[in-house]
Amino acid sequence: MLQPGQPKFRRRKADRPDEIVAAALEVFSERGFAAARLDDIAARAGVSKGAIYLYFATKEDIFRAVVEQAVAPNLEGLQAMATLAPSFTELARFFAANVSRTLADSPVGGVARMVIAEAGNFPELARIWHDRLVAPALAAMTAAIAAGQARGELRPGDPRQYAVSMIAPLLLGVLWRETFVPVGAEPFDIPALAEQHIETLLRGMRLEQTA
Amino acid sequence: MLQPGQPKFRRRKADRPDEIVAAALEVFSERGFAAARLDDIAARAGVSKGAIYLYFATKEDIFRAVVEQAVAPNLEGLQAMATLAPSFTELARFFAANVSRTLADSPVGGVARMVIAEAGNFPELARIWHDRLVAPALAAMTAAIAAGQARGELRPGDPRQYAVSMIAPLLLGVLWRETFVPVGAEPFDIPALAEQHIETLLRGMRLEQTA
Amino acid sequence: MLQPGQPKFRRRKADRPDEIVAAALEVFSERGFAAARLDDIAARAGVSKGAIYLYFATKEDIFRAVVEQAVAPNLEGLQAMATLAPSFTELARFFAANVSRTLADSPVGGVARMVIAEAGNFPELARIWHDRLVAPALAAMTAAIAAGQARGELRPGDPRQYAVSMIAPLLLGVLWRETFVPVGAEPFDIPALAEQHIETLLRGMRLEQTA
Amino acid sequence: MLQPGQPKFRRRKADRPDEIVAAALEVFSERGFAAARLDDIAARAGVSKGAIYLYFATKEDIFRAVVEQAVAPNLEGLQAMATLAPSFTELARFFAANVSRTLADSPVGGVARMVIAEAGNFPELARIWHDRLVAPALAAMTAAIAAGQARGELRPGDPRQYAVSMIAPLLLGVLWRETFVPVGAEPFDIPALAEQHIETLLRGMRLEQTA
DNA sequence: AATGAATGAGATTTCATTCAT
DNA sequence: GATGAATGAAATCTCATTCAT
Repeated sequence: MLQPGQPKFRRRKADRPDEIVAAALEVFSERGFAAARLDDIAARAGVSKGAIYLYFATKEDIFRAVVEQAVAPNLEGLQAMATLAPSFTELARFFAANVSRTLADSPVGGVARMVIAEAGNFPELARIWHDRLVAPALAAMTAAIAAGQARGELRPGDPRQYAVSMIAPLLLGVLWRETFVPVGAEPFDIPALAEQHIETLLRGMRLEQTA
Repeated sequence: MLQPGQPKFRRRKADRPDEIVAAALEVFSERGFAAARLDDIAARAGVSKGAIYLYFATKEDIFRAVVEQAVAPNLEGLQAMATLAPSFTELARFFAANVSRTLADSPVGGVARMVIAEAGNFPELARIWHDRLVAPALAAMTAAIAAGQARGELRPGDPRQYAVSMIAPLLLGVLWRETFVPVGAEPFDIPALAEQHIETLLRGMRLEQTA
Repeated sequence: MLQPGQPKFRRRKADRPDEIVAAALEVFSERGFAAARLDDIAARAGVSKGAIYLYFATKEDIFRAVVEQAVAPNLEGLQAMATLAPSFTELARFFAANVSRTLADSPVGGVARMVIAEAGNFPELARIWHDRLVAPALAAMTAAIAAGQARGELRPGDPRQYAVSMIAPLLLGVLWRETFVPVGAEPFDIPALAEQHIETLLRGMRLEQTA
Repeated sequence: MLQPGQPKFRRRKADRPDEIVAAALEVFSERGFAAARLDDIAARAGVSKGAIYLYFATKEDIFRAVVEQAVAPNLEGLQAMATLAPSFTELARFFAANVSRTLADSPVGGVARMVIAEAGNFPELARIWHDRLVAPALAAMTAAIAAGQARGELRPGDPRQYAVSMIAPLLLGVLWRETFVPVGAEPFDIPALAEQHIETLLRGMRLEQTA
């Protein structure tokens, strides 16, 4: 399709939607849905405002694409975690090491903030995030905990609540970074936080003290 | 609601600002700042749109009042917690029981969601929340943990990270209620979650296993 | 009517309309009709906004009262000028001395500016000013000039145009004061301007050079 | 006016600002700044209200553009007058003939009325008019008169006041047309008025009676 | 396919006027 | 009579969306 005489740097049409979504992620992330302006998204994507409408029917559609697109990459880590599971201890340590790194580096924190912010206006997006990412992750963790309990590795107790206990500090770390660090708050070292948290929690969850 | 014979005006200067702030809390909480319409706030407060401008100069001012007003009542619980502190174990259990109840019942969760959502557009509000509520709470908890470590009650480790470990599930519970429960997610029993979490964490944090 | 026990400084009801008109003159004069706020007029008159509506039905009515009220006092000087008239030279000098002083000291300049400004929106006020003040004044001056011509005192020429020649610098002086002096322009000494102007014009209008 | 088959949009970026300023001149001229409605300006310019904001940030900006734009064309006549100046008599006659015609035909009268009307609300515009148009014109005339006096052509006296004597009837004629003619007043033939006025004044200003 | 000028519905804000007190 | 809180009809301004080019 690409003519030989064409400039090398001409962007391919196929890339446009992704570029727009990437630009939109930035702008939505900074301003929120309603305060984000199509002009800004267009400018940041390096296209005209009209061009956006060649790929997306409405501003809401762009938002949907941004949120949905942030779901996919995180599912893989989830799968990985679910398959491997010799002991809960190992799973928890894998979680602390790998998930915390992913969270710290990916834009998922910004998207999570957007989902939280716009849940009232876009319930279907909250539902997508819940059904496709959050609930499965929580369910996988819950199942692993229940298995650990059945196996006699872990103390009794509500496994879903244990799952929340494990995950929550990571969420807090990410939201902290998005919300308070920009106004001068001391940031958290998310991987370090995750490691200390998980080790402490493991001590509290396991039946025998065999660290 | 309005009886036919009722007067068109009511004169209630003293009550109006609070009524407007209460109505605004609801609407901002549901829609976010930008998507909230003055019409809705006015209607929910039972006043005309113009009346709002007798008490607040701009929409932003209303938002500020809502967010700032939600800081104050939570400070008291904080003070209570800081004064009593015979052992960290007791403090943690008091925290699990009382703070979780407050969070579960007050609108602070909705406001927290707004602060997270609008931190980019209203950094000064994020700063107020951080400086007046979140940072002091975190600092108080951190200090109590450090004291417990000095006393030989608690294991070594970064006390600020321990504080996050303690608080995070409460935040998650509140955001979960605001974000995912409305779209059908299973809610959490926040007090129960808090209790199990704190007991587990205490087991992992204390040096001797004297529950 | 006045009870002995009442405070001495209680303003009499009869004065209220005049006080309102006086305050309105100031505010209209500074801002123009549309930009003047009833709140400001009320505050400057020392009454409540509602009280204004006890005396005037609408904002326009206040404006009308202001403009009409400024017509009356100037009519007297006009009468005086018309009755005395031994020679045009004397009339012109009387005019230069007295009218210029009146113009310089009274608020008529501000009202003139308002009439000019709002003629499009209040044609009936322009008509009132024209019919009751400006046209009679111009007609009186025109008649005096025509008489001077008939008497052989003055050169031939359109007497109405001569009348404009005489009056115009006074108007310019007043508008200059209202318009440009507040932004830093050098003011004019209106009486001095009037005197030099009238003397020069007289030299040009009279048939014999008998100053 | 709009033919049914015509396209809804026209793309005329280059022409739009001038069309809008021209329409705004009419509307501001008729109603004054505050009473002019953006709707009217848009309708008269044949564009939508929104289109105005592609070219001007606020209503005040449109007003500024109107007022400033009316300064430029008049400066040329001023230059012409200043350069030629063999004798004051000739300059005065040139002034009477040419300036009066310009004033009578251009919209400068309406703009002058606006400047007078809104000086209180837009002091910077009054300043622009003063500094860029009125003061230079007055200074040029004053200088020419002083030169005539130095040359022995003209009588002594304050040359700035003489300048006002010369100019004032033109201003009055223009304001008369804008203010009182619409409500039925007899108009003035401005060029004729100017001619008679200048000739009379010249007779009174010159030292020797060599008409 | 791409542009960006233009639209128009809708939002915030103002303020003359009303009316319970 | 007097007050000033409250109303509600505008007015300005914004911006997602359209469409001639």
